[in-house]
Amino acid sequence: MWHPADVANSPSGDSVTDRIVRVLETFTPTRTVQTASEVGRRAGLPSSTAHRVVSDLVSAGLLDRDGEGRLSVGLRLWELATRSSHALRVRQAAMPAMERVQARVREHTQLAILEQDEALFLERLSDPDAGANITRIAGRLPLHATSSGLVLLAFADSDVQERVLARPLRRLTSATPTDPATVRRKLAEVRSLGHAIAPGYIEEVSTGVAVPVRDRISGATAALSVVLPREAPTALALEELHRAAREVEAALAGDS
Amino acid sequence: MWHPADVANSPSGDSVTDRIVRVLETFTPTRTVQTASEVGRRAGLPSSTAHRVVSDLVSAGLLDRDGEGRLSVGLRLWELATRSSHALRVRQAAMPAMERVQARVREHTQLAILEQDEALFLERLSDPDAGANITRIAGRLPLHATSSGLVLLAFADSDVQERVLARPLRRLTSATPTDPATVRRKLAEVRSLGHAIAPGYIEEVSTGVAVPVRDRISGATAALSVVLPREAPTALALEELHRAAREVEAALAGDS
DNA sequence: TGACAATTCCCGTTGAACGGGAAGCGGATT
DNA sequence: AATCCGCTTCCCGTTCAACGGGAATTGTCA
Repeated sequence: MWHPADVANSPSGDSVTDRIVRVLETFTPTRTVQTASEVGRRAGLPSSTAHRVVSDLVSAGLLDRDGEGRLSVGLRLWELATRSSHALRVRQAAMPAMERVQARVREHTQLAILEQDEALFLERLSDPDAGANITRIAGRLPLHATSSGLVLLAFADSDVQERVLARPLRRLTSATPTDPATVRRKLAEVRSLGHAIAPGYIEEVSTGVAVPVRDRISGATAALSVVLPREAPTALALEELHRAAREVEAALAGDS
Repeated sequence: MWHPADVANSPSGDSVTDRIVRVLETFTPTRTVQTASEVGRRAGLPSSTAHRVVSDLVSAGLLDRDGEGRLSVGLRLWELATRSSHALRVRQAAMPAMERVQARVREHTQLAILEQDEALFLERLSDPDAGANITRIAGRLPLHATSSGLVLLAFADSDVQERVLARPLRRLTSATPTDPATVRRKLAEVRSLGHAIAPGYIEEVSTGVAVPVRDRISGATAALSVVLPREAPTALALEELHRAAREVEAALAGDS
């Protein structure tokens, strides 16, 4: 039998594999291109080692090197990950429903899942005329500060809830709830209403509304959300989201 | 002692990095979940080695192990790749335009780039009511047999064109052009018209239409395409695609 | 119960990875 | 043109992590 509890958390373990991940992690959304020396410096590797490792990764296709010798994460990596990752089936199943929501509520429509006690955003459709939005695809946000996160947390296992509430709750705006008791009340409300509304929790000027995509058990496999201007009415978005969630549930039940 | 006869297939170039890629490659869209032994067999690794490597990859987050010990490609890999890959900026820039096309032409709207002499599809929006379509996100198709591919090839460097045309051209349907001369004529036509139409090249029942997203130089950074039923009129789709392509070009020129 | 496959553990061997150092290569500054 | 500086490549002796055979363990199916 497999116990998920014993996920070995080795703090200083460095194998070749770990180093590869560390190198890949030096590439961030804002810094997608750099030199091998830069990578080495950031990953804490001696120069000659960094160059060797980087050149290995390039020849394996995990990094790309452009004409000027600049590095970026390789497309092959994206291919491998996108072809096969389990969670992306959810994304596939949700896309048509998200497009419909986005066509009716021309703001930001998002799909998130619970990943390591954070909300991980799998997809986002944005109207060009809608306001800015810090959510990024493949980006993460804290559970207590987003409508998606609240939905995911409300229907998550109680040990996840306890773990999240035990940690300090980061304040992103003046409206972000940072008191565990407040969040607990909010979660109960989400469970009874079936959706979450987060006015100004991440950005003062916007309100997030989210609904769960439920599975057969008690949990939520994902959260669908819309980000609106702070004072906009939420009724239409909620209606569309609920319908979309049911569509996604049906689509997920459809395939094995 | 070492008996080479025992080892069925031992690829020569093997560093740790190469092996990791080989292991990841054993996961395909149709086979996203398997056991460590299965992976080892497919990657040509001894059982004990396979188990160790797999367990390393799991603890690094590149593979995920579910409750039953089944393996799949890890979400962390997707995160790393999606946050940073250079080519995905194109996808980001193209999404709003693709959504608009999809809203008007309710079929399949796709985005592809030229990657290692094949068309690599970065994104696909599909209407639930539209027919099936073999194109998959992160999937590849031959350049000569798809409208996207023809567009990409028509505006590619001539050495790419020669390389592709020198190889045998795979026949996917009875309509697929497999004669280099025919394809050459087709490419010239694409260049003069500014778009490609591929009736029944990949599937008998459908027609692909594609336009290039041009860059400052002579090439095409990407191709936008729509897949329609074989006999459907293509005028609307082409009009929308051309408009969308101009939008994407503007968006790409907008950011650095 | 026995056969088979997946997995885990052990352990001696070895060669691949390591990283210091030096040298080559531009580009910028003086 | 001389010098500095940072990125990169090559060389090479050292070492330890990866390797993989083998045996033991567990789970599964017939």
